[in-house]
Amino acid sequence: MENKCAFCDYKSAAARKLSNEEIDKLSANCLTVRFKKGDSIIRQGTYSTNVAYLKSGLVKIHIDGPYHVQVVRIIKPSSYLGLPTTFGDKINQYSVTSIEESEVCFIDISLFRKLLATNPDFSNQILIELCKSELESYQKCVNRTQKQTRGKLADVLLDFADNIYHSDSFPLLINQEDIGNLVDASRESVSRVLSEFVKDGILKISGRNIEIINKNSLRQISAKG
Amino acid sequence: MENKCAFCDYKSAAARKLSNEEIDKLSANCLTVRFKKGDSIIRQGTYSTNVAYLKSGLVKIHIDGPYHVQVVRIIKPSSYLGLPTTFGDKINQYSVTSIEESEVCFIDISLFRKLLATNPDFSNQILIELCKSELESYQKCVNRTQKQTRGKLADVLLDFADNIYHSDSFPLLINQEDIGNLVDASRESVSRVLSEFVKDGILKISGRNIEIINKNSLRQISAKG
DNA sequence: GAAAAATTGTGATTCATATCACATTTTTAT
DNA sequence: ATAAAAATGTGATATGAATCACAATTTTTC
Repeated sequence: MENKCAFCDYKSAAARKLSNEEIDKLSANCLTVRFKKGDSIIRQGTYSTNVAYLKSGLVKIHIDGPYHVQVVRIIKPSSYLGLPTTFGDKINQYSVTSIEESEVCFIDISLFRKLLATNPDFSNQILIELCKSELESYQKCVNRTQKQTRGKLADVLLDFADNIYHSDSFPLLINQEDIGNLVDASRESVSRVLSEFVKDGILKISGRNIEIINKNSLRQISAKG
Repeated sequence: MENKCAFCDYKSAAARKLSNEEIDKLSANCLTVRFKKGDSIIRQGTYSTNVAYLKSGLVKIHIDGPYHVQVVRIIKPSSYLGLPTTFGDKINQYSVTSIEESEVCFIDISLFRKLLATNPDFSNQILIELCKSELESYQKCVNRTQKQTRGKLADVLLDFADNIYHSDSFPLLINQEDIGNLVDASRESVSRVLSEFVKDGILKISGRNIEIINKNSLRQISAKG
């Protein structure tokens, strides 16, 4: 029992609905693993044997498409990583890869199912999370297919600043190819648009670090572009 | 109590997990409504007060995008129509419109929640459905953004034949504009590609009716195009 | 059953973005 | 520290598909 879930600062909203007794069971059936940047956490096409929960760090969810990889989304703690697979297929329908040093808890699937069956508050919370993420992915798909590259890149930058780093200055930990896969654009287009943004005084880039200077402009591009 | 859920031939997999007593409660809190082709069943931006379940017919789920509508998917019975909204937002994040005469059951949301809380088999089944649909929408989004129009149209035609009508000959109930919104293409492109398919001997079109003549060819276009 | 409205077909043109082809810079490994 | 590998910048070109602009059907309505 290497970790005590009871004292975990990164409990999921669902896990907070568990009784002390249930939390103890969770502790006993949960293993925390560290992943370095670039490490594969879940691999598309393999069997899923656990429920994965992102405790710290940052990961990307990606799917092999007909022509190239698509980065579906970037996920920050605290979130479950493989719920759709857990209940649907037994085989992972997507991959998860660490993009910065991350800690992931692997929870025994049969315990997880038992908790769902016996604790309605817990299962309700999981349901809510699933629904939220489905709505989000609908919306994301619409944006992906209708906006053009500038707008989609603006979206991603705003998402990083507002939702992931909570700061207008942050390190861009994925390369331009991955950003391309995230916004459905080629690596070259990403490079070009990024330079444009710098030239237009919207961004300042130094090495891996990005600083948003003109957020309004970015919001406008996100909305209209 | 106009309808008796107990005798309903179109029960959901989840509803089959309910006890007789629960089914009776469902009957008492469930209203079946008929919709004609083109009728709006759920409207994006309005409050959702019920859980909707498609008993018969065919509907489309669509979202207002930044530039035009996107038809997210076509749904056939027997499926819940607004689950993600039910638990996430109170406000509908998408619209549902009937594309052929349809019957929809509206279930009281508080009863639905109570069933979820008290019947683990029921809630588990709902969870499974949600997960399946999320995985599906991931996959669909990848296809949407990576395939080109011919491939996406081939996909849609195969989906109609294999999953919706279970026949290689079927009526196309939505117009080319809607098909365009479903595959993210312009109305004109849909028309062009459809003509191409006819010219290449893949389809036969007479009026609203479509017959797939060379399914292998279509599969190939779906895979490679 | 005629008029109006909606849907479809098809060419010409435009446009955003992919692709190709390198040069340059940065990062990683030995 | 130096070589090798990975990532990035940027021009030229190609291309799929949107848009525009009508004509021709088909469907709906009164």
